[in-house]
Amino acid sequence: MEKELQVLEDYIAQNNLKITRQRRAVLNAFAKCEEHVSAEELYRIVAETEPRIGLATIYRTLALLTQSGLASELDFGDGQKRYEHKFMHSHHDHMICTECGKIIEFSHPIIEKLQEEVAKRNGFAITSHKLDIFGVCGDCR
Amino acid sequence: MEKELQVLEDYIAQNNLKITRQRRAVLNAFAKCEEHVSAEELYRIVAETEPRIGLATIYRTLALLTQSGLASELDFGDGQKRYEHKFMHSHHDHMICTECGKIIEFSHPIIEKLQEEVAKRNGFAITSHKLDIFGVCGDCR
DNA sequence: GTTGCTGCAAAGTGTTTGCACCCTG
DNA sequence: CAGGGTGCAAACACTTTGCAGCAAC
Repeated sequence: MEKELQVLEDYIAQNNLKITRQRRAVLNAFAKCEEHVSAEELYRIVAETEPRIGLATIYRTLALLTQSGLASELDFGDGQKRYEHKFMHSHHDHMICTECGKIIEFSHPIIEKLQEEVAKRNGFAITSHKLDIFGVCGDCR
Repeated sequence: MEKELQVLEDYIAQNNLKITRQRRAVLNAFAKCEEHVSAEELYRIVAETEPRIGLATIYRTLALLTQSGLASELDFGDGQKRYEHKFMHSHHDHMICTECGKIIEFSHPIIEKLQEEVAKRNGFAITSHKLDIFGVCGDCR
């Protein structure tokens, strides 16, 4: 968390931006909150300590976090974006339970390697990828 | 295309629904149009031969096609759903060029198998999955 | 004291829905 | 001729933006 604040402050310093109470509050909430938050969820959390904050500020700050490399956007196709920690949280993919919404993270180096192979075979340079598996988790079966 | 109309008519017959000029027009356009159409795109195509059609009808018919198993919904995270042929078009994944928007389809049985493995290891029963690779295609490099 | 930031409300975007009329079966 | 289908417009859900006042540097 100290490191994250540092990353954000560096980014802010390098771009002639300002550190504000609200930005700190959002970062704080984001840092300690569960993975895969939506803007709305984060808004409710931040509002507990910062009741006058507007939803727009959450969106703007999340954009900032994404640009600074602290967060990454996720889209599980349910009509709203979600955000997860990127800082010190290495790449992984997701298994989403369609019953209870639980999300299991996993990573599989061999799958990644095979993707690289397919891409190369097609003259395609990968910048990112996402693999989402939908199904029913152990608890819901 | 004849077969697709048949599938749709069967589905319609089994569900007390009706075949209309508009539905035929949408299916027609969908059948001959390129992969990964958005509702808006399909609307413009259908409107050429059926100028009085409403966008809502496109959405409703696409839902129908999805339910009947002729189409499947895609979401590349750009804020709009896309649809592709499902009938006689086996499963595959997508490589999306972020420069020109081109989409390369591929399928990789070993990747699929590995996914099954990870799922099983987590007590997770897969119903579907999607793997999207983003990057730059050969033409754009 | 500049210049960027905030809250608010309004505008946007893609999609869905309510309703009166129309058409298929 | 009954019940589903259509077009239209309004409603929706999520996100972005314009603006006047506010606060960081």
